[in-house]
Amino acid sequence: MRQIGIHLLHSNTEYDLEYTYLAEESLIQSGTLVRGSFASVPFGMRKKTETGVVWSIGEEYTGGTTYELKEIKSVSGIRPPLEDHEIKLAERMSEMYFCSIGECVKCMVPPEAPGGRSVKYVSLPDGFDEADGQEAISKLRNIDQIRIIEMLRKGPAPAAQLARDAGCSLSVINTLEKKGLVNVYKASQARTDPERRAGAPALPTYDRHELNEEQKRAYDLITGLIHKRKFSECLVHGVTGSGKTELYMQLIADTVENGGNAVMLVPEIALTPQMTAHFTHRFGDRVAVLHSRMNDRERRRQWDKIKNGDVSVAIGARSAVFAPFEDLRLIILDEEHEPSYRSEDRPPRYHAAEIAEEIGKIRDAVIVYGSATPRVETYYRAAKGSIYYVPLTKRAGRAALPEIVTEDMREARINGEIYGSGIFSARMVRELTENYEKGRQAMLFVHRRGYARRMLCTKCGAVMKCGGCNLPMTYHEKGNRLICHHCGRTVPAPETCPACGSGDFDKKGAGTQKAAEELQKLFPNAAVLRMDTDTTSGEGGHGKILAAFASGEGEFLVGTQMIAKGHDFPNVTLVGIISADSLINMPDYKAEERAFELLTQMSGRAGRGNDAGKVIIQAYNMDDYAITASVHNSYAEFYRNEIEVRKALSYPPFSALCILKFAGENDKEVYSTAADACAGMKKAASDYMRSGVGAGGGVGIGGCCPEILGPARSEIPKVNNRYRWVITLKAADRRSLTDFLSYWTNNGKMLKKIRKNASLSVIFDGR
DNA sequence: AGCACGCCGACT
DNA sequence: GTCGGCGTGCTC
Repeated sequence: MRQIGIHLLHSNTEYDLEYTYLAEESLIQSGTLVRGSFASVPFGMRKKTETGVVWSIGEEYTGGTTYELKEIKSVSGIRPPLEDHEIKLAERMSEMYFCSIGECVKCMVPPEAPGGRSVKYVSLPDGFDEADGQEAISKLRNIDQIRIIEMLRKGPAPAAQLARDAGCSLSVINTLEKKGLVNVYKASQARTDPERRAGAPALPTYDRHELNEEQKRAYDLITGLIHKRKFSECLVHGVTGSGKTELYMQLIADTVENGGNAVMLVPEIALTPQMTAHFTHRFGDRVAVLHSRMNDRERRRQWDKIKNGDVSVAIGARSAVFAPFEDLRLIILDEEHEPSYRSEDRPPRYHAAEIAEEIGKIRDAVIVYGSATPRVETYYRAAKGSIYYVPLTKRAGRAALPEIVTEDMREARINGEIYGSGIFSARMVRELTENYEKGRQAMLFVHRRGYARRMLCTKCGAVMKCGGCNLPMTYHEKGNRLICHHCGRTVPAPETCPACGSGDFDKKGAGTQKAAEELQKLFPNAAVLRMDTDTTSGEGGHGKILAAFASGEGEFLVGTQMIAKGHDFPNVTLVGIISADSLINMPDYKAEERAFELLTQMSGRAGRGNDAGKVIIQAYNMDDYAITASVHNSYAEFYRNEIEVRKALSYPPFSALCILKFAGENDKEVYSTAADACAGMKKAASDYMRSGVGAGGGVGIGGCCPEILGPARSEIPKVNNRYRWVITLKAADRRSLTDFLSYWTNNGKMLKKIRKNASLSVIFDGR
């Protein structure tokens, strides 16, 4: 018996232990059990069966442990052992995201297909070793039986496959079972497609679009990088309609033709049947599709196709970055700025772009990031020259750029040119009417429902910000106060605007419902569709509304962020943004970035057909750079401004952040848990520096110890009856954050205590 | 998640 | 003295 170290797949940071189990020597000798193998083990007093991954193979067991070690139940058929590069990735992830090995390995394990056919499995009996094997073989007459026993030494296998590979019938296995030389049991294991295994069919021929000069240059550069078989990264910065998709297709085709594998990541929302059809048309049955809306059985099937080498390409959302290809050479992240690339709900709370980068480093693959509005972090790396930069500026189609006009709500107010409760300016109403009378459709963007109230000066457009964080504060009627949801600072609401001295403030924000109502009043005979989280229950909900509107149903669509993405709307010639301020005045350092992205996106919605469209942006913060840059349709202009702000305030990419989110049903309890954690962290910070564990000496940026902000009420303080508080850590880099966190948690003891009173999730931002 | 262990209050 | 409730901690 040998000692082996196992990480359980259900382990979390508090119990990130390598449990010691025992395994038959022969399993190790035969190579069945190696580092990265999966095993079913008894765990807990009920001896429940858990799945774990073998992380280390130790010495011969001679006893002498304080407790009795248990033996593994069997080698798990959940998937073949992890490859070395997968082991490396899991280790790296657990450092980067402050989570357990088990949580990371789980990302690389396909779902067990429930309801999927359970397959007859064959294994050697427990405790069957080398000597037993020799003895059994010497007694057997039948060569097929001997062959089966030999093959089983490599581990359990499905009966059908075993018989096929041995070139005999299933009755041979039945005989062996009767003799008690093998165990037969049922297990769910996806099968491998025999006809696909036989040999990869030739790539279907497809109509390659001619690349233009610019695309050709991009193609040559990136294929050159891929052929070098070295890690590199490239940002493809392409305006809408610049033919990014065609470029991706040809890069993938080149990779596949040279015998490599490629992964194409798309945002959740872009994974439509049209998109996948596009891919299957080009790559035939050499492509695996990994939908988020797939059942486990189908997902398992796709996973097996990749693992077996039946396909060369995978397309999918976030988690497809873990596609188990044998010879991965290219990962593409389309629309790399999309927030759906970040996993939020369960650990590891990773970003697919970071995972892709690590995979690229480990496997010498090329990573391509594509976007019309890349993340500031990505563009910064390109500007520094750390990654390649490929601009695509030429529009392939004839689609004309829409005319973008701004409406200064300060002036409109002064001149009395506002309609009704002040949601629409007179100008907006005029344009809407004109467009409506032409029989065209219009889209109106309103901020999401329940949006926290800002204190906005209607005379100069200034919003009241926190002196410490430079982020907008939330107005609370109770006590007439302003609260910063970043650092927790609270101040009395000012009587007059510190910028212009005026006393006129707007403390409300209009939601979608209000806007839809007023629009209906203006156009009593028109059909006004509304889309927000209220009107769209379930997944099918918003798809249906969007599809209906795209096909010409309804004259107006009022909605939140959701309406900016996805569909083409051929009959939409007017897009109205009710309040660009509500985008900009979010207490988040990424607010400007998101505002610019959204305004750009919305502009792309207007005039897709033959007529050039029009975009009207209403705002008080007229001179805000996200607005002016989107009017000029200039990413560079936006970036120049934004990077200065990031630098001045030490936000990523000039720092790394860690956000600890606390949630629970009892507000007081959640607060005190967060406050205790915060106090503990501050104490740990001073010990940390005194002890010299983190050399460097200072607090915050440049020092070794993170700056600790909070606890502050979360921007949305209560979600399904759970109160939320946050602590924010800021340091020079990610490493300083994770090192400090490990020090603070004191082997998980601190986390155990916290999780008793509140749930805690930890999210990182910045490198 | 689930179970044992241990501390404390209530009841025979 | 003993039973049982529940808070706390562990599962190789």
